[in-house]
Amino acid sequence: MTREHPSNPVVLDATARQVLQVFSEKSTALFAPEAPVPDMDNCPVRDVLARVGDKWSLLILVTLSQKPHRFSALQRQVGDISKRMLTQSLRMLERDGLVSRQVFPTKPPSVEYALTALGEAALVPVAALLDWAAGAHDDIRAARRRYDAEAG
Amino acid sequence: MTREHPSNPVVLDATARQVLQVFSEKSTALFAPEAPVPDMDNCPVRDVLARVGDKWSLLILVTLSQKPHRFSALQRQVGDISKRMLTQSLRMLERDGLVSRQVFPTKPPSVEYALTALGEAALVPVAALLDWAAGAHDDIRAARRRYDAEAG
DNA sequence: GGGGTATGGTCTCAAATGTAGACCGACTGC
DNA sequence: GCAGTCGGTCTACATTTGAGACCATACCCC
Repeated sequence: MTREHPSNPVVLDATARQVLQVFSEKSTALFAPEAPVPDMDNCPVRDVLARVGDKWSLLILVTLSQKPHRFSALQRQVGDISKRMLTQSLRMLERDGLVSRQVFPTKPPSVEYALTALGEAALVPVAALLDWAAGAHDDIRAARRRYDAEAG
Repeated sequence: MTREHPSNPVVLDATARQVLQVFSEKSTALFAPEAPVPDMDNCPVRDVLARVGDKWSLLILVTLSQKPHRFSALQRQVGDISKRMLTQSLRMLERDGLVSRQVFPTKPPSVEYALTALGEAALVPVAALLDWAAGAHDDIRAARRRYDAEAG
């Protein structure tokens, strides 16, 4: 049974491979897979995933990267987020120190949300990710068509 | 009530700011916020978020970055994922061409999952993100303590 | 033949999570 | 007074997730 994987045609350049290599070594530690009681609650990977892995958080962060927004402007901009989730996501982002919340005691009180320094810093790797996403989008859609074609 | 935003003490270096700047310009287009019918289904940002934003997908990708895994090995490694979600996530990753699935007709059939070239490429920005996460983890936890302290 | 192991899943049901939208109090403009 | 804005909260309903039973196959041991 000669088994060959689709055998990576090596798309990555040397730098990329090195990044991955270093990362792979680190990730072993980050996951702590052999710890008797894997410290799930304190694992940075899990932790950031809980934030980034939230459908809305990233979208909010990206929106705020353009300029500070008020609550309802934010909702309009993101588009299909419900007030409930927007409130909830903003609270978590604020709690994590990625977003700041400032209330102006105007007649109908207005609230402005903005990125903190930490939030801006977070956007750097996020930007890289989305940048890759934009580039890989065609490949992904092609893969989907292929997959769907041979197994509808 | 003089409240001031935590007024970004400028943590980002010039390069980072530039990346963000370029990204911010792009993101406007990516979101297509003013399109009459924002093309949600075709938006690369949304699209990648649907995958990356899946709690398990990233964890699986990272695990596979170490070496190919079989189904049950993958489950053991990730830890607290149910078979159901593991199956589901793997199917999507396979469909998107990030992961390959190979069946060996052994006595109890075994199935091996591995990263494709596209999957490896995806890990480069992901690695950067998790790398940042590891570094920022302390700041985030500090922010949380602060937040929880002043509003329990 | 029984009992145990292991394989990669699928299926079902309950619990958790997300969504839509009504509602709120304070205020503005008409 | 009537309607609208603002930043939410609350409730009822829909979708998603998780835990675990179950399956067919085949090995091992006795």
